[in-house]
Parts: sequence; C-alpha cells; structure tokens
Amino acid sequence: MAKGLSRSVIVDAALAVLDDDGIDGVTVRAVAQRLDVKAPALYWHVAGKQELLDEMGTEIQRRVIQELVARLDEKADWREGLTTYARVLREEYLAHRDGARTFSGTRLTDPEVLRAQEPWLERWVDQGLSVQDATDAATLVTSFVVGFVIEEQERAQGGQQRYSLSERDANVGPDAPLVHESGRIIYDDPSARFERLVNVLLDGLAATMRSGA
Amino acid sequence: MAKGLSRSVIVDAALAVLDDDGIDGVTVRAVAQRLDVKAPALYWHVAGKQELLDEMGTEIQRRVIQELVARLDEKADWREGLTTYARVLREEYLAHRDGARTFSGTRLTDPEVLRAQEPWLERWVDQGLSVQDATDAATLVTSFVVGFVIEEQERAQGGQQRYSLSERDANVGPDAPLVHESGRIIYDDPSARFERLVNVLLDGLAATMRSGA
DNA sequence: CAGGATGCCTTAACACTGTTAAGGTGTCAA
DNA sequence: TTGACACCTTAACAGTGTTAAGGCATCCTG
Repeated sequence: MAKGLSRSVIVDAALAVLDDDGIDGVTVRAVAQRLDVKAPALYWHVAGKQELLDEMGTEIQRRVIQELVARLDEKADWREGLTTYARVLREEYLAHRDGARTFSGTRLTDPEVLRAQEPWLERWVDQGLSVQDATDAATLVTSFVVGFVIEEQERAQGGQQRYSLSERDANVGPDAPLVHESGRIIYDDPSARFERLVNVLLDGLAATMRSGA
Repeated sequence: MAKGLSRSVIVDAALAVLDDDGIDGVTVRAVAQRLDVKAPALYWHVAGKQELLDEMGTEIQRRVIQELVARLDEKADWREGLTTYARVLREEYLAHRDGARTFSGTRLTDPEVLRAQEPWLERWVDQGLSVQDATDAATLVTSFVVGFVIEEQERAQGGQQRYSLSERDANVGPDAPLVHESGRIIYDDPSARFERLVNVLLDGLAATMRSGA
C-alpha cells in the first residue's frame, strides 16, 4: 500500500475498523495496521484519538447532508424535509456498528457542515416557521433519532445474548402480561416502529406550528 | 473503612467516581481505591467492568422509578405520567457527569426494574390506550430524552472549549445568519427548551391517541 | 476441640491502550 | 552539496481490564 497518508484516508480506515470490530476495536494501532503503518504515524496527521473520532462523526454528518440534498428538492415543505432527515440520519447511523453511540454529540471539525443548515432554515422560515420553531423541530427530530437508534443498535448487535426477546421474556416472568406484550412490540420490525413514531412526532410539530408559538 | 464489600457499595462508589472524574475516570482501580481495596478485589463481587456499568445503569433506573412513584398519584392520566417521566429521567441523567451517554441503553441486571412498568401500562390501557400506543409513547419519550440530554451534557461539560457558543459563532461565520440565530436558541436555557419540546411531543401523541391507531 | 473447606482479599503479572521522544529516510530548494 | 522539512519508525511510558496464585480469617464438620 502506498503510504501517502492523509486525514481522510485515516478517517476512512477508522470507519472500516469500526464496521468490522465495533467501537472497542477502534484503536490507534488497529487503524494504523489497516494502513500498513505504525501507530505513531497517525499522530502526524491527527492530534489524537479524540480528534479522529470527531473527524469520523463529521464525515458521517457530511454524508447525511449529501444524501439529504440528493433526496429532497427545493419545493419540499418542512414536514417532508424533517421526515427525510429522520430517515437519512437513522440509515447513516445504522450503516455502522455502534453508529448512534459513536457519532452522536461529536464535535464538528468542519464548519461547513454546520453552515449547510442555512438553506433549509431559509426555506422553512419562508414557509412560515419562526427560527425558534425550525430549530426546535430539528432538535426534536435529531434527539429522537439518536435515542431511538442507540437502543435499536443495542438490541440488534448487543454482544451475543445481551439483548434477546426470549431472555427478556424470561426476566419479565408470568406476572406482568402487559410488559410481556410490550416486549413483543419493541422487538417487532424496528423500521415500521420508527416510521410510526416519526409520524407522531411530526403531528405534534404540525399542531404547534399551526397554532403559532 | 470496613472492608465489607458488596455489589451495591461498589456501585455507589463507581457512581461517586463518575461524578468526580467523568466516565473516563471510572476505572476499576479508581473505584477500588475509593473503597480502600485493591482492584482485583472487585472481581469477587462483580464479573467485570461491563457488569459494573450495567449495574450502575440499573441503579439509575431504579431511582427514576422511585422518584416517579413519589411524584405521581394513581389518578394521573397518561399525559401527565409521561411528562413527569420525561422530567425525572432527564434530572436523573443530569445528576451525573456523562449520565445520558453512560446510562442509556444499558442492560438491566434487575428484572424488577422492567416489571415496574406493569402498573403504568395497566393504568394507561384503562384510560383507553392500546398496548402498542402505550409502548410507542414510552419509547418516544425515552428516545427523545436520551438524545436531548446527551447533547445537553456535551455542551454543558464538554471538556473546556469543546463546545461554546462563541466558538460556534466563530465557526459559523457571517454568511449564515439563520444558523447563527439558531445557535442562540440552542444555547439558551435548556430546561425551558426541554419543556417546550416535551409538550410538542405529547401533543403529537394526544393527536394520535384521539384518532385511534 | 482439631481440621478442613470456603469466603474474601492481596500481590504479581499479562496483554493491550493512548501518547511522546528521538531518530531515521526521503525529497525538494538554495 | 547542503540543508531544511515532511513523514514515518523504533522505543518507551504510564495506565487500562483481567487472571492466576496465594494468604488470612471465619465457620462448619468430624
């Protein structure tokens, strides 16, 4: 492998390690090995592991934006925009092991990612929302997706038997039928469940927007 | 210190270490030192660090339940119940450094915590909700709170200058006025913002429940 | 009452982590 | 040709979770 190292190839390698071995597998040495390089070499291009993680999170956000631009045309209203945003964010998190945990709340290393919000805010304000409403709406969707996918991934990939429905049933026992039934819903088709909840959330937003904050 | 170690005093010590030094400070050795004991001693009572973390998360959930029982009487309707739940969960997370990150999606080590949902589910079903609606509603609130507080704590305690409004403003620059204004909202009074968003969310739930899923 | 098992803790050590210091090797400019 | 600089390596440090082995009580059994 040509040793032309750079920030972005390091980030790509780190994301590959993440997919293969999960967040605990993402060590400086493992990332270096994948690039045929010794661990300290990375420190020439990246300040430390935290910066690498921030860079990874930023890259994911960049992909979310890119996908969002591809899927939305300008005449989409804010409800459609937020629905698509919710789906894209979830998909991008799901695409990587421990994605939601790893990438949520990361410090952006690229101001461009932040500024990319501007056109959407513009459109939504044009459509009658206040900046506060638009900001609140985006936060509401983001927070929900983060929380939802964290638990979704914990169930889906939680090491071995850490989370299984049968284990849950055994723990709950026979004296809590509603909790039992509730488990059946939680473990059944996360995508359908996600769609349902996003719709509820947007109904709430629609109601608030109409009444005018 | 009397060396009568036990699972629960270890968990308390670990929570104390968490409050003092954050999640990175929670090492087996640090917890042991606080109990005047060497690190391997903990392994007699706890299988490993992961189990310790699970136990900590379970303890936090127990406190949420306890506080919920204290604050809600039986005649509270589901909307009041969920609002209080949202507030209590947030407060309990905020009470510990890195609380939301650390405790979200932890595997419960005590089935009793799971079974504690039964009486609330019963009441809400009595009030006309389907089990699916009740489960969805609880998931929606939980997911939102987790996501919200993760980002809230990241801002509030994010090491040093990792997250400050002035740094954000500098990054955004002058060409994105709406993003700039949006920042002002994000950094202004998280509790008020939280209350606003919880209300939006519950409006959505109320709309869905009325229409009958 | 003697003796052995068992509960609980310590010392020593393992492989592995992020990170730094110092030293090389190449390439390009003066 | 000489130097500077970019980029990478080797060596090492302190700290991590975890295991193995042994020691000292206490308590149960003969």
